[in-house]
Amino acid sequence: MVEEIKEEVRTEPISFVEEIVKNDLAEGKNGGRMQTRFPPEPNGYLHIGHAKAIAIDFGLAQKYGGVCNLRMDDTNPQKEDTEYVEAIKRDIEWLGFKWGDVLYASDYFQQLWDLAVELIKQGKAYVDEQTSEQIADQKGTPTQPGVNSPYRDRPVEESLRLFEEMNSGQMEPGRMVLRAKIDMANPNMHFRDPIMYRVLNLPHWRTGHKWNAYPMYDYTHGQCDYWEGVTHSICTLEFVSHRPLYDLFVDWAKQVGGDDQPLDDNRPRQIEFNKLNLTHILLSKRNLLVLVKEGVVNGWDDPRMPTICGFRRRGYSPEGILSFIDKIGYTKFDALNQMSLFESAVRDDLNKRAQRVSAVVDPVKLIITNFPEDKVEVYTAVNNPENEADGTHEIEFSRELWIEREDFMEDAPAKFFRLGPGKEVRLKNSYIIRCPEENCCKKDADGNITEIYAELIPETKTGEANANMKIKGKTIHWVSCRHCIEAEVRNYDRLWMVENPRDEIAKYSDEHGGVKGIEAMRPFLNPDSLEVRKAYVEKWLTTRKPLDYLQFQRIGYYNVDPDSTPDHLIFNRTVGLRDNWKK
RNA sequence: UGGGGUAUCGUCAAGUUGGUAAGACAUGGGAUUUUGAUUCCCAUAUUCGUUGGUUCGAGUCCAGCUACCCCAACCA
Repeated sequence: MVEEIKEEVRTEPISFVEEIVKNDLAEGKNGGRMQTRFPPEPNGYLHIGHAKAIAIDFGLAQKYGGVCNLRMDDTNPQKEDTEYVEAIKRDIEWLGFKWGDVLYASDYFQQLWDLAVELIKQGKAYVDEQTSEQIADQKGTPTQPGVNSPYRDRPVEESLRLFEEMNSGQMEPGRMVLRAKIDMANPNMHFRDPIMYRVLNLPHWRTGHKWNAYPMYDYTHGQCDYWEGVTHSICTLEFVSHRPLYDLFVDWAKQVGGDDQPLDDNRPRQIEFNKLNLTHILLSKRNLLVLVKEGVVNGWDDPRMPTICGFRRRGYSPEGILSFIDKIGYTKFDALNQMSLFESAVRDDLNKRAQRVSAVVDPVKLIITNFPEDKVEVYTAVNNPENEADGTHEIEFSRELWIEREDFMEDAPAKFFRLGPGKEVRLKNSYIIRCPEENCCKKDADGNITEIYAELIPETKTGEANANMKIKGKTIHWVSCRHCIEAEVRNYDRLWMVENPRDEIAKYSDEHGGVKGIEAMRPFLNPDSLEVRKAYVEKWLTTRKPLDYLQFQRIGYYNVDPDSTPDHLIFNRTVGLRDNWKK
């Protein structure tokens, strides 16, 4: 009987965003060109949410032969600083992406200004002198139409003069704004005469004192995309309602530029996807700042922070992070992804690249009673069974060893396959050993075990006569007391005890008279998110470099902290190993 | 008393001319294992927010309803 072999060619599903790009290309839009941009505002550090945007902005450009530029969205000098630009670049590079050019929204300030002047001349924009409060009042509400500003129909010449004045440096901030004349009754709030320019009177870190009036995001983004040749302007869902305005401003820019056919071609197309959400983490920049300022964490790159630099220091690999992002996909569904999926993606990648070592995190002494006191044996340990090319290193064995306290139990449950009276285990890379039935350990006055005794069974090492001896016990790890070194181990746990800290904090704030900041956060913070402990590790670890990926066998994935030195080793727990031995 | 967006397993997510519910994580069971890791098997939605309708046949079409998210910053 020959089974009919059905060769099902299942193509990898692609996201709706990619679908759009693919179709546009197939239809020959934009002359068959494809271009994206990643547009961070340089006012803080990138976080895992940005990584999702980076992955699609750069990823799609790469896949479809386009270019992705890095464009700093620097239209608000109040909040931005050059120090963030370098950090942003470093993070993108670390994730493994390359940009075409580094561009700045501020590069377009003159063009934006000229366009605004032209729009005023065409009666499409006017200078409003109302206060911020007045403008807010007459804007209406989502259910009530707004009313026109008394300045809406002022003479063009007047607006032109005032617009110049706004930029003179002589006008106090907030005094006037330039508004687009659209429709104060439009159900889309963004169409109710949006503000195009405001007076800030602040020097800009790139343009210095040249400008005093600065363009708003909505008046900037689309035109920059258009002038730059961006074909697909990918962003997150909260910008959906901005899209009609984005399109309108691009139309106007096209017309003023002489292309008065607002065609569905040769123009950027905004596409919105769902932003990343993960259980037990918080991504709002404002709240992250509170954590740093209040000293809840030790800076932006604290391994508990969801920033890219925090993740890097934590030991998550770029490949693991990107694999996770690929798994959750890009949709329009407001998803809350489970941390377990992220951890599984990270473990999967780390399993391939982490160097296996022995580290005893909660040590208790084990004495091999039938091994001579002055004798030392040296074994070869495989660095990574998943990748032979990673080679081997040497480890020393002697009479006194450190093993994990939890690997010994006097009164153990039936399924405990480790050390105890009369029990046998394999010492990783070494002998099978056996504890005596009687007097297998020594205790102090409080009943704490201070020493465990066992004897090795001869000829049980790899390749020796009894190597294949069947025992009930598992294999445990160890380090030689005389040869190991002390290290600092930082075990990180989730910062937040609740699945959705953002919602919980908001709820708590509402229920407690609107308390803000750290007070609203504290009830949900995990007091044990960092456990620092002393551990005994094998000597080979002094040869490892900062950020190297490690696996403490049977414990978890760790990496070398940037502050680690051979004299003072510091390891961060990235994520524990999966543990199916639940109590 | 507005506009826009979204609803498929515990969590994500495929499902593109309507043809009889992919996959991943999680979970449970088993095999292999000098990491109770890895790897490998097996199980896991008579059902697609809800109610009706069209149809021989609907997650896919139509109508109503419900829930959640975004928009009233001179932030991006």
